Amino acid sequence: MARPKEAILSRNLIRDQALSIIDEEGMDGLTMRRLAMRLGVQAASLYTHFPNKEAVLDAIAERLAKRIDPTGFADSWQEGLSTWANSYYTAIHWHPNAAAVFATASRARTAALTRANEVHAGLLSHGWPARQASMVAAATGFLVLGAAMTTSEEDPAQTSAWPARSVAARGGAGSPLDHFAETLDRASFTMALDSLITGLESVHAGVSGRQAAAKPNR
Amino acid sequence: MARPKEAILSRNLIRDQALSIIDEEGMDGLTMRRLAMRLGVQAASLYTHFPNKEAVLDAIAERLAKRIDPTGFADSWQEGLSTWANSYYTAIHWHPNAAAVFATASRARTAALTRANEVHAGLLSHGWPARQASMVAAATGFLVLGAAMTTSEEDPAQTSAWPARSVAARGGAGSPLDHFAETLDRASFTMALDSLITGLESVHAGVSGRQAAAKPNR
DNA sequence: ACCTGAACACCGTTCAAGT
DNA sequence: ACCTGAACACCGTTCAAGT
Repeated sequence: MARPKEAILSRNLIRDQALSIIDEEGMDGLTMRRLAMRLGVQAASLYTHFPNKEAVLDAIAERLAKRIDPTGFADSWQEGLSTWANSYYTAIHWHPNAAAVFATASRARTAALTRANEVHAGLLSHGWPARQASMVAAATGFLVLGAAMTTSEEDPAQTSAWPARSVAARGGAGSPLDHFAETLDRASFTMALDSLITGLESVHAGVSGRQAAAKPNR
Repeated sequence: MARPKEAILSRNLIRDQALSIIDEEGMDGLTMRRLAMRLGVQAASLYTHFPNKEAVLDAIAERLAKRIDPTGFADSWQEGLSTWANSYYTAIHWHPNAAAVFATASRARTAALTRANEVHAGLLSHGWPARQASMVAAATGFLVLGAAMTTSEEDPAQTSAWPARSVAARGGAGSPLDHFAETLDRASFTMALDSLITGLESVHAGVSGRQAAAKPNR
């Protein structure tokens, strides 16, 4: 029995198991051999579904990026940017050990993952010139990525247990069990994002003037 | 001749050669065996000077951190923060392939590397409360790290040649040979940092009030 | 103390072979 | 098409042995 009637592997199965390993054992814990063993299969079998290990990481990054929300630009660019950044941060931060996946990602892939195009369009619609819009999106992305990466460096034992706690179990307001570092990180990120947006309002005022006639500013 | 009269290896020699490899071939190019070969030595010899590979990366991070300047807080916290962030960014960005060293670094090590203590003290001296000072330092650090990491993902061939160009050869104003992406990244970082500081001024005004009596604010 | 040579326990990936 | 078993070319690290 070299193979059952139906395929026992699939891209999604492999990708999810790989993410579980990263959550539980960190980035170093993910090897093709262990991934295969967890799936009850030989390492070579994985190469039927993925060309190489990096492609597995690509798939994980793609999945995490699904939670990013670039659609908040209806009312104001401030709200759109805030929604985007927070969803981006949360998406990565939910799997702290996987943050390095984004760090290793190519520039092109990162751009796609962050939904940079939608964000850019959202900024344009509120009077940001094209070049400045790119810079604003990049600047916000820097902040999110740096925050998510720094936060991911905690006690490995704690970190691995982190994703196990479900959203429902924790309650929206955050449980008192969260360590101090976690709340400080979140608070620092929130403060940084709020301050960045406040500061960008000055830039926006100085740069969107020419378009004020065609499209009323606020 | 199992060994010459004097030791041919030293911690500094190993560390510098390791950084050269990272600059030229990227993080994956650094293996203990290749590092040893470049030094004309067997891999096992390296373990006389470093307990393991991670310790070599520690030494590299420590060296890069030497260029970080946390001493600009004499006149204002804005200038101090700006000096710190820019020197921090430049230190990492000069060795783009080594940026991942900081991403992998433990939280404790990162804190030490960024000279967080000096920065924290500088913020305190200008009226920031302790907790807010931590958040400001963390927020700025997020931005620097995210910017440095994102910038590091370029065409590998270009990137490897990058550190070879000396500061003097490029001129202070930046040469026209810099690719567009590079200038956009720098500009985005500068915009982000300026905006962040501008936004933080509002926070500072709202939070340093109680200390205004004891220490005149501006 | 410092370096060598050989080994151990791993890696990612390939490939002929089976179904 | 999908999976196996064995192999190839690597890793980081250890350790007895030499000087």
